Amino acid sequence: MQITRETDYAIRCVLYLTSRTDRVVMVDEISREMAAPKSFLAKILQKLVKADIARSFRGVKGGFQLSREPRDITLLDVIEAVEGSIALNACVLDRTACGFSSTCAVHPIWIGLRAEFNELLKKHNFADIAGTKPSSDREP
Amino acid sequence: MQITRETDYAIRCVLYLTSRTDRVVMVDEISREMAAPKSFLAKILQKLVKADIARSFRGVKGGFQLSREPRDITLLDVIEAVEGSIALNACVLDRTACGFSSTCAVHPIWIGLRAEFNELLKKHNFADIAGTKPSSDREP
DNA sequence: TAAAATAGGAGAATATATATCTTATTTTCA
DNA sequence: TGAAAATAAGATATATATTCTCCTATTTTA
Repeated sequence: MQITRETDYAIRCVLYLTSRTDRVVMVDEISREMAAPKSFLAKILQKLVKADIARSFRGVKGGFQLSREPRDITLLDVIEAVEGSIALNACVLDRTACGFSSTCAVHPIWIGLRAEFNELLKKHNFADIAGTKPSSDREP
Repeated sequence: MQITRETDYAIRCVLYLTSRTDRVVMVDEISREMAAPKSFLAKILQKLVKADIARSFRGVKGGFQLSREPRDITLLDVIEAVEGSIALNACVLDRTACGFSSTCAVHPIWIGLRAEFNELLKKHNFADIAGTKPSSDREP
């Protein structure tokens, strides 16, 4: 029921790139700034590239850069780039995952929840997130 | 990003008990009907008892029964009974989980999403779910 | 008091998440 | 043109969490 640490790194990574759109940034720098293991982050960045969220440049002076406007990158985009399509229950993405699904009363609920949840995630883009003031929320 | 199989069993288990509120049901029967391993299910039922979703009776003629009206048991109740408080990111439940949270622009988003998501789950109670017609949805 | 059920702890087996390492490829620039 | 600096990609190791089983204790019925 949680995003993985990989996804968390990916989000912070996109957040960092959002703050550095003026130039190309090396994995090493993101790794340092976002406290994420370099080679793991490199893998994650490859997924972001495949999802057309970032673009990469090889060789000396290489690195990464967002390939879209922060405003056009949503939380859902980044989560799906890393984890693939998301759903609360495997049967939503693959009916063969559960022999019951054709008669299961919960199945349609999962379908509906997935749609609603995806909508929630789509509402948050990285321009907005980067503009958010550091939290003054107190709980927990 | 998914509920665990344990949670899935728990939900199907409550769904089965919802259809048999007139009597006490043995683990063996639920296990058979819901295709869940018996001893695993026994553990899950203990969690449901602790959460005051089911009550148990020991000894010959023992078994389980819902301890509340199906209408008063929500999806959120069952998920939390099994998984504990849920949140998309560990930092929402435990700020020490991430050194960044006090300055992190994503943190408040997680907090908000958690609240919205919990609301979605609260909307579904087991009287409604049990009343749902078997899905005629076609995807996937 | 024997049989049938749940309670609870410990632990084994399996799967997934989290990294790391190595080699290949690309690009820059002296 | 070749050395250095960067990403790309595959293989593999390590850690953690999930899933499931087993054993013993306790409770209840007849």
